[in-house]
Amino acid sequence: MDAFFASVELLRYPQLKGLPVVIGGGRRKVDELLLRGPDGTEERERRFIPVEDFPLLKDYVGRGVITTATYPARQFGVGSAMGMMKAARLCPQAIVLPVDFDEVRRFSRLFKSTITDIAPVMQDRGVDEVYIDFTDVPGGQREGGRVLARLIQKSIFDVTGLTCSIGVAPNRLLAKMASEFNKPNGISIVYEDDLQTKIWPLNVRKINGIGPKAGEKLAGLGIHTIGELAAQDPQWLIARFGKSSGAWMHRVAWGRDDSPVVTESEPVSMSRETTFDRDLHAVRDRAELSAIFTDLCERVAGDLQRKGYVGKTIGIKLRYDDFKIATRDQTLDRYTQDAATIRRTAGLCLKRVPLDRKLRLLGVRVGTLERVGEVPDGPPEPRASRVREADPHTRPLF
DNA sequence: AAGCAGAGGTAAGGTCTC
DNA sequence: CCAAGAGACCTTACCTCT
Repeated sequence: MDAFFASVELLRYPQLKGLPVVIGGGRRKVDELLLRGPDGTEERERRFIPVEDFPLLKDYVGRGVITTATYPARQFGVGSAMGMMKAARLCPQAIVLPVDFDEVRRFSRLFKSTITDIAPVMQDRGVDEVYIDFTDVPGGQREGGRVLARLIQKSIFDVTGLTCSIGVAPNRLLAKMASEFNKPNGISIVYEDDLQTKIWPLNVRKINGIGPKAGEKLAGLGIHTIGELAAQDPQWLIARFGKSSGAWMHRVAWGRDDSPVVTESEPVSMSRETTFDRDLHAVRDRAELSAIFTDLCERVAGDLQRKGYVGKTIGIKLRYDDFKIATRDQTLDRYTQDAATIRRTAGLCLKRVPLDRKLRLLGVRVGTLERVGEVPDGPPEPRASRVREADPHTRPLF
């Protein structure tokens, strides 16, 4: 029996269809707006802030990127992860809405619970995307999975009012690519035999895992389509991309993927980071940086406590004004979720990083996590760390 | 005593994803 | 001049222990 996998991607904010809108800037709450139904017929509409009352991209000031954009806005070349200022040049008349994370999470949970009610073997892939294993779902094999996909799609729409695209294929890799074929509200089935006709003509960048860097490198080698990638000698790829990546590339180009749908996983790290309104200097803006730094530590600690985790590797991340990134971390002898401990350790990390350039971002991370209550004891005799102890006479920088 | 192999941990940087 | 935030995973290097 074939295994079928589906990759589902939610289209958010369909209610804004028709208007060029970008989501991304600002912090203002707009729950009511995001809740408006497709027809705007519900009574709570009276409380809605009309979309038209929000600022236009041309009037937007400040940093940040677009989280997502409606299709009318995308017509102008605006898209996810694009800088707001650049987007403003492309589509100044677009309306800017802030992200409402609470509301996004609410819909995300609704979306996922609807799916697991029908097909319990589901893997999280972020707020708006999942993999589903159709194999053991009754009716999951009918018409190559199309029947079940249709049921899931309809249920999601009934419950959330949101559309989604679904791809069904013999494995996760192909299912993910299939889901791109019929956006934003379609179903596409890809069979084993469709590899050459439907997959090989696509650009290598369509492969989940080949990003800008690998795409550029492949292009430089004259490889643009997945078919061209499939035609390469695996050893030739391994020589250029490493043992793991090279072999992987050849495998996926042939549509081969045996990765399972993973229904449960433990977090590996938790972090908080923030980009400042303006670049800050370690010395000149010491007080401001210190406050931000402490706040980040407290927020990570809060996340750990709320979710019931402790961690033992404390790290920092800096992005300089030239966009270069530096990270430092230090592993403690004992697990912690305490803000002060995190703050102290992160402060030590900070001393090991160059601070001559201005900074645009600061981040704090806690890794090597364990669930509270399942924490191994610390070593009876703490081993000597490679990291030099801080000079007690040196005042902390932040 | 010195050297080596392998496992596992730590650290830093990088890539990719949504 | 412009380029978020959070997280996973990979590579490389180095260290320690056996």
